[in-house]
Amino acid sequence: MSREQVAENRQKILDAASRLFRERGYDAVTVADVMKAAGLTHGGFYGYFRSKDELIAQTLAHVFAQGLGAETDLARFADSYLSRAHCDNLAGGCPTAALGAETVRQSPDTRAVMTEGLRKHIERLSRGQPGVDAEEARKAAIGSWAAMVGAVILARLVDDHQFSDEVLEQTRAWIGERNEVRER
Amino acid sequence: MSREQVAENRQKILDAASRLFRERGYDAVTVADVMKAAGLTHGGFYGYFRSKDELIAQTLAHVFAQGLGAETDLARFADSYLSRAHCDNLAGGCPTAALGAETVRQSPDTRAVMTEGLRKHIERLSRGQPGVDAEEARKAAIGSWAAMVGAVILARLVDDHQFSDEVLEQTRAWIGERNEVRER
DNA sequence: TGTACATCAGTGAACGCGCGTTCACTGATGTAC
DNA sequence: TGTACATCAGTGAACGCGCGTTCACTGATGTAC
Repeated sequence: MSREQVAENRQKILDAASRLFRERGYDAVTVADVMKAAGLTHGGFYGYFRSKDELIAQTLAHVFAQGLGAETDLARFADSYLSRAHCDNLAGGCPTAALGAETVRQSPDTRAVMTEGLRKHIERLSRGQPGVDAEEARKAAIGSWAAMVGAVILARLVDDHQFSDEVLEQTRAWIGERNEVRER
Repeated sequence: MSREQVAENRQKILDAASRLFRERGYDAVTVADVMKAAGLTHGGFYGYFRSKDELIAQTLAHVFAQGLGAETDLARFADSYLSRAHCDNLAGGCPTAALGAETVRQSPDTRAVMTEGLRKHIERLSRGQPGVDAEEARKAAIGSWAAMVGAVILARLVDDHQFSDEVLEQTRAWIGERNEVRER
């Protein structure tokens, strides 16, 4: 059991946790579920983390560190974010859409990680708008991002596929037109 | 113990549940918590509901039946929705912002109630835009609503008050300007 | 009007179960001689 | 090169606890005579 294998197992635990938490929420996932998905037994968990709370915070940090893909252009990012593929991919999709609402009730550490993730993301989206002044770009980044997160949450909870598609498509169109206005 | 008192206790249970679920989420609230908040003991619960799942579905229906206030004008609704007061009022605020993301993982009945609530709400917001044609109004209703829900979720999870205010204010401005464009 | 009984909303002890966490142990590896 | 020992990641039984749910019981009310 080398040092590298330990580090590798740690990554396996974080990968498994990041998928399970996004898919089922923090409360519905047990420590044993995570360890089993990582190919280990539950007893070993506390050799890696002090508590389930710590796992939650570190898992979020792990997901944010990986990033949501390399797309930086706001318009193109919105198109892929508001796709059916992303909407259907709860476990592998955006952690904010999957877990943001539950994060209000989590530990200060967890909220701090999410806040930092959001801050970085807004900054990146602000830069992803060629030829727009900084103040306007930040407003558009925040407004567009709020609409994206909200739309994916709504499209996911809806039990009618057609209505779900409409929410995604209309929001995509609405954001696109909103941000095009400046360019005319 | 008259028939009216039973109906009254039922309302008390639903009122208590609606606040607790919004505040803590579905999983973290126990049947005993709800009954205690309603002034009863946990054993009596199953005289009112078949299961916790049924309580969840009926509580959501109860909240949607009460409505989110009488405001029908989209612009004014957005202003009050994106206020600090609403953001700070988790337990008494919008059920979609508080519970929407968790609802994907709930029973078919619960999702159906939320879907119906969303449908009605979109229709109401579509009508709340004087002098805009129907297709355009629906698009603005969906896009604006997605942005509102997303913004309140983001503003709530952020642990920095200033950043939280910025999210609310910028989203308010962004939605307002977006929808004003048509009127020029 | 007064008494006996049926009804049934609400009580609280108890159930099986699964959770987060602990801990004595195992067994493969690295080190010392 | 071979043997004895220390290390420590991982195991799985066990812990206390609180959950959703059940159930025998209570006691206030409405009805029958």
